[in-house]
Amino acid sequence: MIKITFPDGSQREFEKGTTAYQVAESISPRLAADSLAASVNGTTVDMTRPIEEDAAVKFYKWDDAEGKHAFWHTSSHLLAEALEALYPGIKFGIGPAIENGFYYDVDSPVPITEADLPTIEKKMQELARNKEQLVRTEVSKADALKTFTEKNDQYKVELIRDLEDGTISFYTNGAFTDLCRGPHIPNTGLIKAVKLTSVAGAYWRGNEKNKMLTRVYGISFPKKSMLDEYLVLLEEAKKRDHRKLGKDLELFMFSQRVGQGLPMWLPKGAELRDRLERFLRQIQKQYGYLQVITPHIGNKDLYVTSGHYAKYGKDSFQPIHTPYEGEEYLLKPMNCPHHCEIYRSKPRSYKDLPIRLAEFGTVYRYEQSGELHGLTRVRGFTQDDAHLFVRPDQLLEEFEKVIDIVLYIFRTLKFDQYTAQVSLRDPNNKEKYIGSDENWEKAESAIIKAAEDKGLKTTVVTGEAAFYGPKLDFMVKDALGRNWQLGTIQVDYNLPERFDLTYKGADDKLHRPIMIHRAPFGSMERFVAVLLEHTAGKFPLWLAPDQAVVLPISEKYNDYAAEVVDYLTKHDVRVQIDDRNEKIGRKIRDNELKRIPFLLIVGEKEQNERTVSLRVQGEGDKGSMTLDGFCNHIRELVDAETASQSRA
RNA sequence: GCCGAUGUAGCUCAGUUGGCCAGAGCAGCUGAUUUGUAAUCAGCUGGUCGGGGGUUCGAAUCCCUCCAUCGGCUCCA
Repeated sequence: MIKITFPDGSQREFEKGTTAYQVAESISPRLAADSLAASVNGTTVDMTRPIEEDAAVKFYKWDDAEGKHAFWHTSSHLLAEALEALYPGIKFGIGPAIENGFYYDVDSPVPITEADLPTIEKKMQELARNKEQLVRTEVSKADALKTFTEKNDQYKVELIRDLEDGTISFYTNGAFTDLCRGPHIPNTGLIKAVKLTSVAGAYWRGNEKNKMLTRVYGISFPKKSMLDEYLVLLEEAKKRDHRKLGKDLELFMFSQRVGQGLPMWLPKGAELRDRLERFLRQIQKQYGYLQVITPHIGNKDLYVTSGHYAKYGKDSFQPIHTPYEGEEYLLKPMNCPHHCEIYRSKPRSYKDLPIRLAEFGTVYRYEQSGELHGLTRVRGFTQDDAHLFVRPDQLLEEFEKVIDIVLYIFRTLKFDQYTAQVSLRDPNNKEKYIGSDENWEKAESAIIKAAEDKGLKTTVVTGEAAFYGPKLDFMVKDALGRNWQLGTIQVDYNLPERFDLTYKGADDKLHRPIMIHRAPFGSMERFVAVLLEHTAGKFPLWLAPDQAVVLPISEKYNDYAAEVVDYLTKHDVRVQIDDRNEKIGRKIRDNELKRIPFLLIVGEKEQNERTVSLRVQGEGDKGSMTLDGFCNHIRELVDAETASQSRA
């Protein structure tokens, strides 16, 4: 007999070799049916694996990440089975579960295109209906190699060569056998809905020197209705795509003639961006930041000094062809070296520190053409950058203050769900990083403590630090539950060293300041993109390029409408007029679609009473209001939206 | 950069197998209408069919090449 311990601490005895499925069944058939995988002593295994010793057991269902993972992993095997049936001679790379579904990399004798996906889907559904068991067999390395050499599947052979003998297992579903560690769900019949979403090229083992395989992406669910919900979500995401909204709302554009990856901000977008910049500038002023402005180009020597040139190579910089007497100039890919020079411009005392230099600095980076994407990956963008030069004893406090600014921004813009990632160096690989152990330890503990003090939900990842120092990155969840990486705060010991930055201490000796790089938005472009997708273009009132539009019922009331516009403009309301010769229904429709928060309808009644009839975007008619009443209303709403400013 | 797909009017899209001056809706312009809470009616304007080259009596349609966009891969200071 073996003793099984459950998550609630209770224990029961079972016969040795009992499977997790049987254990679940003994509790309730429902639990057994819903469980997709199990945790046995901390290892995730198949429900059908016999348990051979005393164990702590936990069951994973669809709602657990591990459950989904097993489900999608099995789905990828089902996909492979279907592909092998449809494309004889096809060779398989890897087929894992991913965050949202699964994929399989294949080397197919005939090309697979999007048009083939429905056929493959159908085949998968057909196979799933057979409720094929996922059968695990453990094999020796020699046998494994033999199997796949005979099958002529060179990718699997390559994978097996790297594996240790005694750890190798196969899984078989139907006619398909795959090299796989597992775990899997008990049978393919649980997969009730499958959708293959796309095909794409992917290098074998992620190395661009290798052959490019075809990657088939898909997602699957235990219920048909869940797939439908997912498809609705995809539709919604498509509607919120910032590239589409940016065009529809006339916020920004690209021009082939200007160049790819070089966004241009249209009047309404520029206004929005300007409002965001003013908002940040204001809070930074409260926190003692000093605004600076530096040029868009820099002498090559600047980047040689900073070390960026050596590290990233000349191909990563965008040169400009100005032969200023043989000197070489480069478009700036970051603002830090310029700011270091500003720091150096005069001797600094320990009493001067911290010095916080801020700039909305436009930088240019050579991004590969295939990598460009809307406003989120571009070749020219503006960072909401700042560099803090601090004494070691100020590091923690300054770091915490930067976190305050980031959280203040999230609060004001209603990013209610966010997490932070602490990136530390890999302690086994210290030579990859520069700076003394002492400094690293100080900086890492400062970041961890600051995050703790601020009550952040953090994950700690070792080995992800920049070579010059540890960092803290913020991820926000948008209204559709998608994660976006925004702000970043980084500690840097490298640049102060390279630029020989110093300050005179109380001891009359020269000391080295520490630098903090930070950009709460990340970049204006990326932030606006995320904000667009988060809000679906319905910006908060304080940010909306147009807050209201006046709609005269007919041309007879255009004069009164113009008066209203005049009055509201004088009272700081951003308001437009729609005096087209159209019926009121048409004007309402068009302006609703432009996502203008307030529609002010004026006709005979309003003109006589000196009022407006208020209609709220997405909500409908709210009745009439005096002009002052509306001004107060809008002011109250804006105050409420920005109330967190006073709390910051 | 690599694999695959796409590129027709300001926008969204038709135009299957090469064949009469390349179409529609919306937008724009002109006129009529003077409108009360999500599309009034009529007329008109607008296109080197992404660029270049080729095949052909004839190319938006077939071929080559370049560019851009989209989905991925790789990369991301």
